[in-house]
Amino acid sequence: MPELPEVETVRRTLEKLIVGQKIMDVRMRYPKIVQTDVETFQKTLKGQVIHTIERQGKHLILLLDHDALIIHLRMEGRFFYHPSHHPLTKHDHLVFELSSGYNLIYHDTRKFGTMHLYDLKDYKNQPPLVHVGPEPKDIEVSQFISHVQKRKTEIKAILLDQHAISGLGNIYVDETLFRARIHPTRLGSSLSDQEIKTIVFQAQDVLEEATLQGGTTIRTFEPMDGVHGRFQQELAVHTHVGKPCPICHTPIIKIKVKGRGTYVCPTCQH
DNA sequence: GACGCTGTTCTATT
DNA sequence: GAATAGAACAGCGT
Repeated sequence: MPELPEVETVRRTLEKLIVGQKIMDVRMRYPKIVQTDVETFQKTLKGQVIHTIERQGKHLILLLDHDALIIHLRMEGRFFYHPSHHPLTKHDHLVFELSSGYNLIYHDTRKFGTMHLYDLKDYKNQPPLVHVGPEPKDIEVSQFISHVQKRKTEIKAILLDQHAISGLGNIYVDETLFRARIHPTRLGSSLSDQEIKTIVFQAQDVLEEATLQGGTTIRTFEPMDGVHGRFQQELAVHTHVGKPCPICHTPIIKIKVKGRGTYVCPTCQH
């Protein structure tokens, strides 16, 4: 659910709240979120100051004195920022006690989120970041064209794969392909240079617009406590089954592509 | 109560 | 290697 625009919204919110603060302690109620040795994680974080918050694709990166904390929210991960006496709830899994007296709480209903901790010197060369490709705005288009044309799998699957292009998830792939008028089941090898260029351009556009709107709030996701995305008002096809296509008014249909719910206009997309 | 579906990524298998 | 299926997990609707 959190794709690039949602993660960027979280990044901006966190930046205002926690940059400059020291991590006094870390409490782990569900340690499996942490992919690094649990004791090392706790010891290493304690006492470090949070200097900068970056983002790469859908990953958040907290840059500390000596280390980088890489966070992936997966589907339902989110942060709360509460005074230390605020009671914890069922799915509050990690608590970062900060120097302001507030706690940064990692909350994740489905426990799919991950955190990795690496030395500042080499976090970019380690999983999970080592395999994350450039975002649509930074992509080398000619390289991307040859990558796509080599692959005999659906374009939707290629766009969801974070290796060659990063930041897109189920929502924004559907919106990108609708704007590009390309059917999600088209094989990479069947697409022309121009069609792939259009896809990249539309992806840049849709991500930029969505980021400006604070992301998309559907199902249970909200970027942070009390912060709601507004982009769901702009969705053309995603979740719009049965509603008229904004271009031709044909009802939007829902199909399955590689097991993923996929929304298309059967008239506009070829 | 059982089952399918939800979205993202990693791992194992072909 | 490329493509695919399955697993990690909780909750909601049927």
